[in-house]
Amino acid sequence: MTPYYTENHKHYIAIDCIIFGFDEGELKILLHKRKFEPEKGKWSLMGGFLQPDESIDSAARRILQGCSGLTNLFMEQLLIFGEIDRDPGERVVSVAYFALIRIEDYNKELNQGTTAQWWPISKKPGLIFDHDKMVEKALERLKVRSKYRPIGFELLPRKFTVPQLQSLYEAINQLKFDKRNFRKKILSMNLLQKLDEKEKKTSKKGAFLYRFDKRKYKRLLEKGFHFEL
Amino acid sequence: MTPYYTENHKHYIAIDCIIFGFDEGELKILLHKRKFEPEKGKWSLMGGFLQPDESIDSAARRILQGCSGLTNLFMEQLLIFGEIDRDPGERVVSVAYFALIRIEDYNKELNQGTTAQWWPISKKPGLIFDHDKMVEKALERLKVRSKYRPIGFELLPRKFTVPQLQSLYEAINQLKFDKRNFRKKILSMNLLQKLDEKEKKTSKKGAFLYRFDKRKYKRLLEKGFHFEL
DNA sequence: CAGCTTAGTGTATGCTCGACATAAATCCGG
DNA sequence: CCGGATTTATGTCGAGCATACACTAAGCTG
Repeated sequence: MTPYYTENHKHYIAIDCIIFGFDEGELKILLHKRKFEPEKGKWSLMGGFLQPDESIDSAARRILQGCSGLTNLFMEQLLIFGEIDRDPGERVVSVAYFALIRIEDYNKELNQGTTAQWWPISKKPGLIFDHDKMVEKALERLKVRSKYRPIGFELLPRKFTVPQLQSLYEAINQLKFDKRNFRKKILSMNLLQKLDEKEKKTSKKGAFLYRFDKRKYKRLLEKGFHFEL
Repeated sequence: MTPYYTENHKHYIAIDCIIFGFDEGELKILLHKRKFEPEKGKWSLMGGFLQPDESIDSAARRILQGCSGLTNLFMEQLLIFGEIDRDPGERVVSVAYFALIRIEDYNKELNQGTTAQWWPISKKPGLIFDHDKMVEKALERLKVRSKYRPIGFELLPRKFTVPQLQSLYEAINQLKFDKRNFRKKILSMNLLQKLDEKEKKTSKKGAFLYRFDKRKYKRLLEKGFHFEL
């Protein structure tokens, strides 16, 4: 309890999570209706307050686990939002995190009782406070990260087809890519294991399933390999 | 004063700035000796506490102006460091900013009376708390940013030579580049105005001075131009 | 069995990146 | 005054990479 510190003010610190999923060819985010004033009942990111007995990263993990039932998600600090009046109720500074979920895993955890809901990015409602700005920043970050790091796989089922992967990248970048070039590029990295099974839901012909080889990626990383798509 | 908020705890929020400069062919950072306990007298980043009447960005600007005398510096939020015990005195969460200064401007502001000192990155002393980690993250960010955005110019005098610019990029990346290729690349963007003056301090022959054309860059940006070096 | 839908494949071209050597200007010292 | 040293400045060639592009295969449906 050093005197110097006590001359200063303390602040509420919130954590807000932008949680992305991918389903039916669309990029989605998880939102819920705020449970208390101000702005009670309006759509909001999943969030909570920093507690004294946890680091900021642990707080984010706690919140993510609370709303998804899942642990070990991909998660990354985005930015801290610190405008004085961003929360009309009180001065609250908020640390935004962005996280990626496999929607299939989320469904398995039976989070149906919660008020949380997946919204396609393109149709999401307006959010409280500065949460829309947070989502915008998270989308930018997702674009950059997915280009230079193999994080797209965190959004797909563990077994996925090349066309599925391509459609994910198209959703993230809001662009269409050439089939042949996309395939060539991703397969040339030798990071996908081709399986013997086929996915037959979306096509009569069926597409081969692949799995992302995390171990191989880590080995290559150490040798100076640089993912880029 | 909403009841919900008051169930939660408040925290001290500090701002710490990693301030880069470039001089004598070396990348440098501005450090000072901490003025109070704990760790009084040890080397530390320039920092301060968030006040109730300022946003986080304003706090960073206030601190930067306080220690450099300069306003309008390039500045960007880096990350928030929130481990529980990062500050042994009290729980303090710290928002790290990285900033770029033209050392010539700094010197003009006569900051000689302060305890602040420029340290070449390669020779800097060990810092308090997690400040070394902050510097490391800032260096990574500087590398990425300088590659994809024209921020190197914030570290050089307004008029600079191509060899000076190259030496800056070499210092940031700890690599040597080919003279001809470097020149070709940077000049091909048409963002440098060649002046009629020559810089004669470092060479007998003298090198032409250039100026970065900020207006042109902004115009190009709007047309979808993408800086890359 | 005809038609539809999606998966899967190869090549040719242009362009960018990287490697590389020599001449010009000026200063200094002998 | 001349030779040597230092730093600036400049162009070309080849290789590898990214891009554009069209047809066949498989299997379901009516």
